[in-house]
Amino acid sequence: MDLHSLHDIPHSEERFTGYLKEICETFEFDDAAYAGINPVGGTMHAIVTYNEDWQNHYQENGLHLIDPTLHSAMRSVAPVDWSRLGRNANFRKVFDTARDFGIGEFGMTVPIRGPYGEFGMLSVTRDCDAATWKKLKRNVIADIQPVAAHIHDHVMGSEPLTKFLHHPNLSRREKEILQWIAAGKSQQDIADILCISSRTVEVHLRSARQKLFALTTAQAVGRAIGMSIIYPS
Amino acid sequence: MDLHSLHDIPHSEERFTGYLKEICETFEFDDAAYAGINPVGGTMHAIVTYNEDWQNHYQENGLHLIDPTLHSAMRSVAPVDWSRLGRNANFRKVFDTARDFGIGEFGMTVPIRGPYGEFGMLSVTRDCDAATWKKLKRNVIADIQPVAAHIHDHVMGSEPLTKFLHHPNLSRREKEILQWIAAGKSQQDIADILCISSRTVEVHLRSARQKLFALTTAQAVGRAIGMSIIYPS
DNA sequence: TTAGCTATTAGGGAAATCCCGTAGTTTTGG
DNA sequence: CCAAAACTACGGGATTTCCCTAATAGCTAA
Repeated sequence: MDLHSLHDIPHSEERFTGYLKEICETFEFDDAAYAGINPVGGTMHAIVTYNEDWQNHYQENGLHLIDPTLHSAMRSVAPVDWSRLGRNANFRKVFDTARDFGIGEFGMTVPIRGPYGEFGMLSVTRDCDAATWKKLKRNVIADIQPVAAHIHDHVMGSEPLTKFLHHPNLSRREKEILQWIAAGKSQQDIADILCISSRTVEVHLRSARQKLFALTTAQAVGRAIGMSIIYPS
Repeated sequence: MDLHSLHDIPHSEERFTGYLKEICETFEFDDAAYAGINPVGGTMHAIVTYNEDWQNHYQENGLHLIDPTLHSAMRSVAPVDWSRLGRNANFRKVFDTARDFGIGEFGMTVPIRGPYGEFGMLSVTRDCDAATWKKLKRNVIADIQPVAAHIHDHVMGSEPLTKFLHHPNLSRREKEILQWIAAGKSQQDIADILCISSRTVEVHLRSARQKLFALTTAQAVGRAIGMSIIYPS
């Protein structure tokens, strides 16, 4: 996820806000926010319980570009506990202002990665002292990832395109050759490697493009990677 | 992850087996297995505590191709509880044989997805009755994902290439143009869209290829998608 | 002010890709 | 056994990509 994309994210989707509010009540958080992107459908989602003023401020000032909670989550497999982030200039810039809006600096952000490249982040926060946060964190740690996964599934599952996700039936040869293309080999290279004619390579690529509904081979590579049929290399 | 790839996975890496054994002791599992793939480095990993006979049987019979625990985990964000899988022909095929090797049909598989497209699965199993499994599952559910993430990080972090993972500094124009390439547009198309010369498009693509260390534009597309710089489209 | 980076543009031509169509052989699944 | 899919291969030629080389202008940070 490119953080620039977050600027274009649509306004909080109210139909899911209830879920986040329920989480806040259940786990005693003040606020929660979910941001998600589905590369296959090219869609983005946001759900936020924060008040309008903070939302506007955050967006207008492009705080997502420097927010260390987001940056860390993007590079992490596990949930990111804000209290473990360095209190550097960016952190201060975000959270000193947040305080004016009643938002504290204790929270956590849970990255969620799905099988088709979907990516989401669930952030939850509570304005409290360190000891309370430590206790709250321990109480919710068991549930936060399943909860995040649940929200993510719900949001992604609300997209028609995801439901339509049809796994194309590439032959083994087609996959193999497309993988070599992704590795930077030319058709002639691949022909030499596989001891076949370059015209045969061309035929397989054409077939693969058709099955992937791709106009070009580069597009086919991209789609196949997006569907985990082949891998970057 | 293409399940065919698992056939080529190297033998269990003994230097990490201790971790899995520790997990088995701590959480009272009989066996554990981790399989991971790092697309950027093109590497695969396996760590297994199962006995040699089952390992050989599993591999020789290509059971990974039909193992529903693997298939489900690949399509899931959350951990997959085996007891919730349908007892269909494939399940029976795997687990009726497993029983002969002392492996029960209660377990779970945790998918782990990293920020650079790394993917892993941690499977743990216990030969017991349903009630015991239900209790054990409840006991470990809080810790299983962090543990899986920990193992995954360790295995992936053991690769020199991962440490070298340098996020290339593509300019905005380079990203934009590469995204259009991934959308199937030709250089001339892109020039028309952006109201620039196709020779300019060509220059940006060359620069992008260089920054991504790619031999071809298709390879550059693949790598950029793998790094989430651009998206399939 | 200077250096580095980005964005823009072009010439000439070789190499590669792709289009469109065709066809034989082998393998696979019902 | 049979039909469909996969694998193999080709002709002819249009189109696109990419190589190599070169240059200017604007912006930003030191």
